[in-house]
Parts: sequence; C-alpha cells; structure tokens
Amino acid sequence: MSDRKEQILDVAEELLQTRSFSAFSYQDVSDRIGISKATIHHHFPSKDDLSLALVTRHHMSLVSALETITKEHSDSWKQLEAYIQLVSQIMQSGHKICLTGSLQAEFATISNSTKQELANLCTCIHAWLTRLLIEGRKQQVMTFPGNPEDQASLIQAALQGALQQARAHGPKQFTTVVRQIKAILKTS
Amino acid sequence: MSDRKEQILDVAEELLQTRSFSAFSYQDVSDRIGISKATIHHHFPSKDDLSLALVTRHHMSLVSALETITKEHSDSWKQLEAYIQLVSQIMQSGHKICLTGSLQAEFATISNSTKQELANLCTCIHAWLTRLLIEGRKQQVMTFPGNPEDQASLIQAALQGALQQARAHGPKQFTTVVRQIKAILKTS
DNA sequence: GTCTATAGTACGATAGAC
DNA sequence: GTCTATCGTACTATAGAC
Repeated sequence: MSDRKEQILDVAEELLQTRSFSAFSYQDVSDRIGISKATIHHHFPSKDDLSLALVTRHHMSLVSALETITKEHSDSWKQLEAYIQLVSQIMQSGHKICLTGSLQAEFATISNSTKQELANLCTCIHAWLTRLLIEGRKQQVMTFPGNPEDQASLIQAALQGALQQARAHGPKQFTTVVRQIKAILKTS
Repeated sequence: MSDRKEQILDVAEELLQTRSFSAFSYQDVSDRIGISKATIHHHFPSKDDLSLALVTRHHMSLVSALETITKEHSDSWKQLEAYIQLVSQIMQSGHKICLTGSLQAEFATISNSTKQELANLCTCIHAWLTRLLIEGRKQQVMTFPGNPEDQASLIQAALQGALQQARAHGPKQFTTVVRQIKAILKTS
C-alpha cells in the first residue's frame, strides 16, 4: 500500500479510536495531514471503503503483533502480559479505546462488509486468547473455571469495557481490571 | 417531567443505544414520534441538553431499579441474577448496548456536564456491585480474589464489553461472558 | 495523485405565527 | 406547545483542471 494511503489510515484510525466513526469527517483527516478532502476520496472513495480498509489493516497488523508475541515468549504468562501491554498502550496514547469497541458501538451504521471484517477480527483475537489459555492450563500456570473459549470471551470483553470505563474514571480503572483478570487466572 | 419530554427521551435513548449519539439526529427523533424538529428543540434546545437529560434520567431510573432489586432479594446471588437480567434485556431489545458504553465510546464529543453525569452514573453502578460482592463474600456464597471494588470493576467492564461483542458474534457471546462471571464467583 | 470548486444533502438551531 | 420556514454550517461525494 502507498505511503499516502497508510498515512490516511493512520490518521483515520486515530480519529476512530478517539472520536468514533460517525464523529470524524474527511475534513478532519485532510486537515491533519495537510491535503485536500478530494485526495482522501481518491484513495478511499466512500467512507464505507475507509472503514473497511481500517478494519482490514488493523486485522493484519494485529495478526502480525500476536505472532510476534507468540514467537518471543514461550511462557503463557509472558504472552498475556505482552498482550495486555498492547491493549494498555491504546489507552495511554490519548485515552483511545480499541477499534473493535468503537465500531461495535456504531454497528448499526457501518456497511455489511465492514461488519463481516470486524467479526473476523474479533474472532482472530478470541482464537489467540483461547490458544494462550489452553497452553497456560496445560502448563499448569493458569487456572480458571469452564472452558478456555469462555474465559477468553470474558477477558476480551473485560479489556474492551475497561478501556471505555477508563474514560470516565481514569486509567486506574483499566489497571484495576487487568489486575483482577490476572488474580483470577492465578488463584481460581 | 411532561409526557412529551419523556417520550422524546424514550426515543432518543433507544437511538443512542442502537446507533450512537453522533449517528442520530433531531430529525430521527421527530420522525419516529411524528412531531417537528422544532418541538424537540423546544424541550431540549441543544443536543448537549438532550445528552445530559438522557444520562440524568437513566441514572435516576437505574437507582430506582437497583433499589427494587435490593429490596426484593436478600440473597446476593438472586440480586446478581436480577442485575444481569436487567443488562441482558438491553441486548434482547434490539441489539442495544448499554448507555454508558455508548457515550464513553464518544466521550471526546460530549459536553463536560454530560461527562460528569456519566461518571456519576458509572460510579453508582460500581458502588452497587461492590456492595453486592461485599455481602456475597460476607455470606460466604461468593468468592473472588482481591477486593470487592476490583471485582466489581471487572464485572462492570465485562458486561459492557460483552454487550458490544454480541453485535459481532451474536447473543451467545453475552451469555458466555455471564456464565464465566458466575463460574468465577462460584469456584475461585 | 492532487488540487479547487461545487453539487446535493443533512445537520443543529432559531424566528415567528398560531 | 407545536408548527412551517429558514439560516448557516458541515457533511459525503463528484467533476474537471493540472
């Protein structure tokens, strides 16, 4: 993908995670880059195209990041810590929330293809967390009730919600939820 | 409050929880009720007024609902079940998400007074859940690591996130998270 | 690939009649 | 309290020159 396209997606992603999809415009993007609205439309004709590209790129980027984590840490706890660090950085860089939460909140207003890609992205995260929990349980370093899929769903939902709660109650709210997730995996 | 005002808030709340605050307009509200835009503006001059009224009314309504639960059930588990039922109904009535999640997702775009009221509302829910968990632990029917405040934060974040995840993965995703929350309180 | 200019629409909000 | 009409602005999107 061209540098310009990447640059547009960078800015659009930032706006999506700070202001929401409906609440940012082509004008916002063009202003921040210093190009015209028409140029954005040249690269992404409609806002539906833009949303789809945002989800698709984020999906690929995340797959890459998760693969890196899996390769760099054989220990399940280290992997979880690294993932949490990834999510934590979302909040730390300007009170952002995760892309999935932002778009799910406006699910009724996005195109069908974007909905489908968003679902794929969520499935991807869930599968990775599930695999991590299966490993952690197998290595007997993580304990939790029920099956790994369900525990993965809980962690995924909790981290997403915690990023949003942090906007109303500050970053401490997020670290609190993280601490509790870890405590459960240690003691339950 | 007048019936008309309540009616407007009913419709606006529905739209907020299905489409998000930026993605619904005075026109949407007036169309659904069958009155003019100007009438909406008469009752709520600006959209900031509307958002503030939405949060304030929701806060009061929730306080009332939580008090009812507390009065009707002395058992902590019954109280939790009743609260979860309350949240579950949000999803069941048209794939809605909770009001707090919807507005937190657009936190950067709402007025300061609405932000403050939203924070108060979140604090209220958190306090009620905390009290429930303190009771549950005291009665030795619920177990969890750490302190009740943290566990309340986890549950609050997880339920909020689960409502959103349900949009991408269906209602089963929400019930899964609920089941896991319960399992943790039973076994951990 | 980028621009200026603009179409066409929708938005929040207000004025003034009834 | 509700209406019609309208203002001024912002939006998505396109046309056409360079």
